[in-house]
Amino acid sequence: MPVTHRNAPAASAPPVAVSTPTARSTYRHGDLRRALLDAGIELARQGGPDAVVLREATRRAGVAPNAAYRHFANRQDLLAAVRAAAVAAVAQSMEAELAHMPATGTPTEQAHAKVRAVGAGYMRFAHAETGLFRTAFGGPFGVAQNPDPAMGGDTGLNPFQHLSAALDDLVTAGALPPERRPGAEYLAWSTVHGMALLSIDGPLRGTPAETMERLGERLLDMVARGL
Amino acid sequence: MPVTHRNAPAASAPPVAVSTPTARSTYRHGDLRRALLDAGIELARQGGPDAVVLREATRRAGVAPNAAYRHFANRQDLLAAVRAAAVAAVAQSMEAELAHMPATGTPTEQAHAKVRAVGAGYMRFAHAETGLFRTAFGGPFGVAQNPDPAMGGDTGLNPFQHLSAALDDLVTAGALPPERRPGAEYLAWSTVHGMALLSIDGPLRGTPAETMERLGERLLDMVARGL
DNA sequence: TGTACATCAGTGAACGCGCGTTCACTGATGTAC
DNA sequence: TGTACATCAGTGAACGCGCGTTCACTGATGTAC
Repeated sequence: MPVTHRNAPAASAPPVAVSTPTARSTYRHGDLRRALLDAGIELARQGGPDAVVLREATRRAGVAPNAAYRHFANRQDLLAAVRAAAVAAVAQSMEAELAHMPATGTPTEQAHAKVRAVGAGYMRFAHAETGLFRTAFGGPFGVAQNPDPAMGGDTGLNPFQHLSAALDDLVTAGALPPERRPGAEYLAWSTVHGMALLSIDGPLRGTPAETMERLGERLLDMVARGL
Repeated sequence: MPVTHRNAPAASAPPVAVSTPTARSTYRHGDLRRALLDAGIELARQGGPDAVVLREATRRAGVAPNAAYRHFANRQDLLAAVRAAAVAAVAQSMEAELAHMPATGTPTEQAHAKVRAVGAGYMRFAHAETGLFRTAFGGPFGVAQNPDPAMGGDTGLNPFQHLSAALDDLVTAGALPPERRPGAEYLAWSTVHGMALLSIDGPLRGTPAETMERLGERLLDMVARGL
């Protein structure tokens, strides 16, 4: 996502009487692309992907509706950028869990802890940031084969890559037979993805965070045992 | 879903020259509610819940847009009826699997087979009837506490009740410790729900049915082992 | 058996809504000379 | 250092779209007498 930051000086006072009704002091916006993207992310946070509406984003940026077309080809293009940001946020949530992992224990314990951290990061994010999660993974989405850096967290890995790495560790530690490794991502992901969605849209909606926490623990126990 | 079937005779020819442009021969429709519901189900089948559009349903029924308001309070009301039908269809898919279960084996084997049949019915339906599945379980949905008969299959049980019954059998057969029974629905459901959605919306989209079949088997193995 | 009448299912026209998108434009900015 | 100019980010107005929904209506149907 190469954004050309312009950083126009906001100090320059307009030479003539201000006739525009916007709060902006400069004619140019400065970084409208960023502003539209931020507005889009906020809309997604509150209402999911369908709430990412071009006109509303421009309204929030204090700009005419068609100004968006200088920075995004169309609504889909804006939504794609918002989605990339949401996926990156999921990756960051995983990384936050990984950072709190105890550094002690056998390699097997470490590997299991890593898988659990990845799963917990996924589910916690879904429960805490419903709208963004639905934007990232609630509708049609794929897995970037050529990893899109925009979807990575601070480590540059996207959520799928974090999961893959954790499962690889499980094999290395001898806790998962290599012949069962292929496709294991989809088994683990299914499990955690299902609970995430059930806690958003389904019968688990409105379940308090601590109850979800315990249920998530049990789910991850089940995966560890069953893989 | 108490529908008053009217079954108006279609034979009666109009006494005066036909002035209406519709293909209908009678002024009254006969069973417009059913026709709108069927149209809604077809729309859902093809495009999911968002495709259930009042005006389109009336168009397909050959009727003025506002005629729908004689039978449904509003769009939401129609959608709710379509959703109930979709949930019932999921239940029927489970029942089809249950019907093909081998009747041999120990009680434990039987109980495991039952859980697997329920899960397989869920996932097969999701893969085969994407639009209907998304209508039933792809958006906000709850579990009817007072079971809504409209959501049941031929046995009257809804999908959740089928799952619960299967897990109860597991306990009875001694294959699941009673203390782990509470909440087990949500663990099992999450797993299967996640794979269903991944195969519709996610990275598993477009995966051929037989590959999904094998992946589903592995998933159900994992659940059986992990529960 | 025939007739008057109440019911109410469907009609026809219209509404306001907010959306995405296109058009021709304007005027601030940075650059070449 | 000053000036002319090309660039292109944002403006203002407008479009067509299809939607859900409301209004006053009409006329086929079944029923009471």
